[in-house]
Amino acid sequence: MEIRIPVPRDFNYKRTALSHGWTDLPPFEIHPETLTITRVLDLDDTLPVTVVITGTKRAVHVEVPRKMGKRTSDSITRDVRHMLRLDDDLSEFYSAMRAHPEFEWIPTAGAGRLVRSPTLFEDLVKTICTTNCSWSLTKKMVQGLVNNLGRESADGRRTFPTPAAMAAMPTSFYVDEVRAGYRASYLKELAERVASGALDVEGWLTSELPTVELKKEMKRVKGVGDYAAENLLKLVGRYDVLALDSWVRATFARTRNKGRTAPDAKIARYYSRFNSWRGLALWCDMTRNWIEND
DNA sequence: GCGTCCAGGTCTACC
DNA sequence: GGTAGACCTGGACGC
Repeated sequence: MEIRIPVPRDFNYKRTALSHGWTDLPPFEIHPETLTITRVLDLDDTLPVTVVITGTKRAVHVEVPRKMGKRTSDSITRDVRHMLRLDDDLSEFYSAMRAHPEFEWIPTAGAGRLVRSPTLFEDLVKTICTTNCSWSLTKKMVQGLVNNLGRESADGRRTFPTPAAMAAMPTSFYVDEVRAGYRASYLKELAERVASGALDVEGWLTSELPTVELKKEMKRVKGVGDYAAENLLKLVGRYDVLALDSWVRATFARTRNKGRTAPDAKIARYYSRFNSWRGLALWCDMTRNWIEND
């Protein structure tokens, strides 16, 4: 069966699907040419389901392999809306970008929706797995988690593991199977805290704390430093942070600083004119060339 | 084949 | 509050 989800007028499926590396990490898969996103979704009280997502200017289409009841169908719709940021109101952001000729392309292209996972727990684990390593190692670690601990859907693909599934494994599993190295104890501790209810990471999505305070709370998780916390803040819809990492610094140097390394303060100054939207303006600016002719 | 460097950083000890 | 050094892994690179 197919679920059709209407999208905002400024939505760009291609820009969203390729907004950052997340769709390249399991249990997401993205087809390099058609940009079809395949994703395994965990359903509470039934077998996980593999959905295939495509998009146009008017709607997102979700192909589901079997007939679903209304409750399940609603759950899938909710997850897809969440992942593709369909409920994000970017009108203020686009208005701010139109005031700067070099950034006008952003509202024109409909850029700025950063793909996220169905749960912030998944985003948090994946973010820890991106730190201090190559992208290929990040993929290897995430693949290890999904292959070993994910629930299987009918087509053999697997979900991202739940906190409980991860908490049940010993630290040695994260060292030997996931190849997480020094991150192993961080992942184990995080899963235990979330599974026990001691830490409510999903609550960060709707937290009313000021960004500075929320960032402090995020950094209480072992393995989460400035970059990781600020990356997560973007995924909960807060863009008054930059999330500078080595790739952003190198890209800024190449595209905005004549090839010379720029101090973080200079990068911050450059985007400060965008105030509460500076993090999103930076990310769109750095990734503009990921897509041509959109 | 081997050693070194470093990648989508963070933690701890120390000042 | 700021900083140096350690930390897992694995691919790229130079020799």
